[in-house]
Amino acid sequence: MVKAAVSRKTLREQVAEILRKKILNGEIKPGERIIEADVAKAFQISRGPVREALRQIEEEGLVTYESHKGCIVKTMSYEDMQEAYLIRSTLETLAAKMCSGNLPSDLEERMERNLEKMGEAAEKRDLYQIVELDEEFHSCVVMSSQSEKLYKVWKSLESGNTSAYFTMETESLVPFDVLKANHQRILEAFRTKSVEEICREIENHYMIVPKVLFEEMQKKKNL
Amino acid sequence: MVKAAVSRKTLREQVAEILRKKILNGEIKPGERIIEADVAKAFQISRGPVREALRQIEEEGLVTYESHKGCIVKTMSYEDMQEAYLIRSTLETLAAKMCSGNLPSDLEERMERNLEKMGEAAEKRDLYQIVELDEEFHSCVVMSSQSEKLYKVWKSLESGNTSAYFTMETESLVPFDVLKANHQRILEAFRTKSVEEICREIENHYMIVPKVLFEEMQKKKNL
DNA sequence: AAAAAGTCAATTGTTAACAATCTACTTTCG
DNA sequence: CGAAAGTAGATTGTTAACAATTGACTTTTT
Repeated sequence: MVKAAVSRKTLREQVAEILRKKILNGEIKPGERIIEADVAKAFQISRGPVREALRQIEEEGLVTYESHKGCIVKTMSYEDMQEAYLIRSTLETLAAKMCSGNLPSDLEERMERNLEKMGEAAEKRDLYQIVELDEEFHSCVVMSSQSEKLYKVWKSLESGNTSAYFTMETESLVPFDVLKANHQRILEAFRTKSVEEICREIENHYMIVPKVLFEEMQKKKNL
Repeated sequence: MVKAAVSRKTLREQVAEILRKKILNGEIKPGERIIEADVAKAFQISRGPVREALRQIEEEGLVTYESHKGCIVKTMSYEDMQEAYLIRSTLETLAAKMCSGNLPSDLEERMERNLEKMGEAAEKRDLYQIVELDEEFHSCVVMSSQSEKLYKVWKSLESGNTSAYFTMETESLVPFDVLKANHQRILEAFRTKSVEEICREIENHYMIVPKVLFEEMQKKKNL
């Protein structure tokens, strides 16, 4: 059979990538079931690669398999999010310490551009983009450490459905302005302040975001 | 075909478990190649489950796949180990903070017994057991947080071949007495001291171990 | 009518064959 | 003799069929 000349990646990788995106994106909702055969049919491939892809994103923490029962997208509670944020906060402050507050210039530029894009996305109310930009910004913070390991660990937590929680469980809009202002303060701290100051900003950020989000949830409930 | 009546677990799980053990154990050495067909033949099963198992322990960080090339056991440098230890140290101190230094009594008992066993294993010079006990002790520290997420993150790093490094790369004996004495200090801190004191003990531990290990390596080289 | 047992469809778990790709070796050509 | 090109074997990537397990539905039994 003739294969598309473009695909350098293996089917497993492609499927994993797409499914991951769909879950983080919210197209496939938490609690929803994913059936191997259906996915295989949709992509016009066999079940093998689909199975492997699902198994991979299971390890990443996005879905769970129960033996002989199948595969469902993980749900995440408010408490789960707080827990994840506490760990992320710790890892990101560790990154700041590891680089002694010296942000590589390429990362600084990326963060700068990121903030601009965040402004644009906020105007358009493009929720998906916001989530992506948020992830990019924080990944820059982590990568300041230059540690592959730290990045991998951090990332494994990120996939733990934090973004999906934003977009799905609450369906409430992320308070863009708070987000952007916080990020700005973090970048500024990296530029001009001490390591301790940077850490304080990061910790502060991860205290405020869930709090604001909680308020949003309450507001929504009282409608 | 008639299957062994014992196995409640899926083949993938069984194979993953065995291979993981063999790698951490040192039976399969870092840098060594693992060929799906060989493993399948050895277990008298087809390549499918073997493949899935390998893919899983790849995600865990024990091996790497290169597309169409195959699967090799990850190697770890001294610097890698230091990096891993720094992160582990941070995560374990976070655990101590999360439980405010209040160690659940079942964990305290496990740690107590762990120390006893460590003494026995040290006498027998049972390297493999030492590695296992070391892992158990630290997992108790992490679990004091009662956080599934934290445990999972920590564990993902643990599998990153730290133990294998102990047993394989250096092939030098872990300084048992230092290890046990350190663990004892940590447990003691949990029992009687403040959170800050516990954190200090943990951090201290993760400073000393690589240092001592480095000295062992030097000694070995100069033989 | 309620509980137990049995059937059936759906879905995951496993297998074995086939296709694509890589590595190393051999051959060819300058 | 050395470099480029081709070839063969080994190994991973993919497929499609088959087996085992589960859960819901139906039937039987009391």
